[in-house]
Amino acid sequence: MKIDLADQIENILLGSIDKNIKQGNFKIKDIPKIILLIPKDKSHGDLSTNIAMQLARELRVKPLDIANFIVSNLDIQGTIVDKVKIAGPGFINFSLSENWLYKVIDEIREQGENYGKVNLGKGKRVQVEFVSVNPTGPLHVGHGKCAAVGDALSSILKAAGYEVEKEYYINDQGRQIDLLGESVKVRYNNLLGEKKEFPDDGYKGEYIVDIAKEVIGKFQDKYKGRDDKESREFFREFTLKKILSGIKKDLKDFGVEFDVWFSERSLYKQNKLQEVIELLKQKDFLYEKEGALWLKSTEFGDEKDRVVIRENNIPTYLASDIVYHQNKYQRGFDKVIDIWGADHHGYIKRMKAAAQALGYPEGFLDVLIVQFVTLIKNGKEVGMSTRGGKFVTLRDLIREVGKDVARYFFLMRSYDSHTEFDLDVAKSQSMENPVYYIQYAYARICSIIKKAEQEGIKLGKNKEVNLHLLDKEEEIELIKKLSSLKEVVRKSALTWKPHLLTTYLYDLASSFHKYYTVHRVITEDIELTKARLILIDCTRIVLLNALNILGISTPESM
RNA sequence: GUGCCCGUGGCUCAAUUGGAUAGAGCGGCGGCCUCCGGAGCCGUAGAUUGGAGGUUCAAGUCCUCUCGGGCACACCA
Repeated sequence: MKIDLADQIENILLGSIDKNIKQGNFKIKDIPKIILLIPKDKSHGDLSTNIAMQLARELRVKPLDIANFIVSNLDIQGTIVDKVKIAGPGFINFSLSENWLYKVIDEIREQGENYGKVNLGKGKRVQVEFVSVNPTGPLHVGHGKCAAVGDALSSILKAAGYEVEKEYYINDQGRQIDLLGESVKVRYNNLLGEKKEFPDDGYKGEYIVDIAKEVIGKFQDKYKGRDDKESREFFREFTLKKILSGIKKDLKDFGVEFDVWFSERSLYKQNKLQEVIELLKQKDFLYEKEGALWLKSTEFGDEKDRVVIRENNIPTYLASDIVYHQNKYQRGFDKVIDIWGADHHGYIKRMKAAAQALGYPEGFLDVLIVQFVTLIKNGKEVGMSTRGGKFVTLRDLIREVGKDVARYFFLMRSYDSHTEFDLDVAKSQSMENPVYYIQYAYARICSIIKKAEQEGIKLGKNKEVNLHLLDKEEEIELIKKLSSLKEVVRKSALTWKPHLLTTYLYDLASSFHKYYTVHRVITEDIELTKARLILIDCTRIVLLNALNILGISTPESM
């Protein structure tokens, strides 16, 4: 049976409303979209709708009366619906016959690793661009959060039927990059005993000295005392390459792989800037003032117009970004999502203004802002910006708590809340740590299945066992939870909220642990044992699929 | 000063985009291991959702004001 439960109930409801219209009970033109939700309270049934309240306004009839009309014309013969009740101010609650639960089990075992996928995206192409840190230093913890969110969101969208491309934009040119090379060059010379003044706004980090040392190791004093074009270029390129490869490695070790590493330089090589400027000029969104070229971003809600080409003829960062987004647009994505750190939020308006000026469809570009992370150690905040702070870099964090924990902790709260990352909890291999709690459930299942096999009971096929033996309260509870994975994926893809999955996982693990404590899987009763093995195998599959989406590993023993 | 984000038990966070009695974890208190992994489970106490108005059948959620916290306000990237 492929028909979705929700669809089926929606049809039943529509049928009833139709009848009521024909009977003259409801005088309406359009039927509002029927919203079905899973009630928090079990006594309110399995699914619930507020359609009676929705109709109340237009009909000017009490919601309860409307609900009565609807229910009296409801035809539930031969459907999955077992009982219908009206409750509260006019909710219509549906209780389902238990057969659907066993169908869920069939579905999970049939679909295996594909269970949980939904076809929301219908193959639409989405690009997610995230991290995109200037290659001027190593990634820190905040970037890690962006990376985790971007990567998880991408996987969620994939699971929801979108075609997703993950991209990292490399700002590999401009003043900052020149400055970066200059910083290394000065350190290099200093190390070799040359007196050179360090630039005021240069990069002061220890890693700059390390890179300078590396240059000495490879090239000795070849560039000592030099300040010609060739040496400047050398230091710039050497440093850029070095830092970029470090970033790539950090991300890889964090489990994040990009489909495209997009270089800002490549845009200029193709002279794309001129093209876009021309286009904007034609549309009359550019003007000259005080020797600079300005974008009329105020026409699209920005607070002020923005400079695109500076007085000195050098394009601004915004110019690059406009060209870059034009490039994204030309690549044919249906949708582009940029994930930025909170410190860039002031940039959204001008970027969106530019998108509008270029005439992109409404909603083509969306920017998602990830709030900062506060690290907590021994109950105190760890300074992030100060150099004394201990776990500043992403690499250090991964080393300290591991990839899985780091990812989960970044994802377990809504990305737009300024969350705390408690290192002590993250490090603890105990019940306090939600990651272990979840992985433990998975490992426990694997262990039970293994144990059963050792005792000669193999995990069978659904057909060979009587699933109706799974009738305990905790079993029903568990199956219902398994059934909601698809809804969770759908919802998190719709709202772009990866944390729905982390909370779901915790919840599911909890249901399993509870079940495990109350009932034994392996018993003298072979039939029952087989049924329960199938149930826990389904739980295993759902845990696996959800953890895979989040990029968290699933150890079979811990 | 202006704009954006956030204020939910002692602490960290949820709440199916406006739904029914606001839920979890940690911490507190009290229980559960002859048994498949106790890295587990159960019970209990704790909330005027920062505050004040408003919108409606219904507000933690939407609107206005207000108070606290964060961030951003460049011809920097």
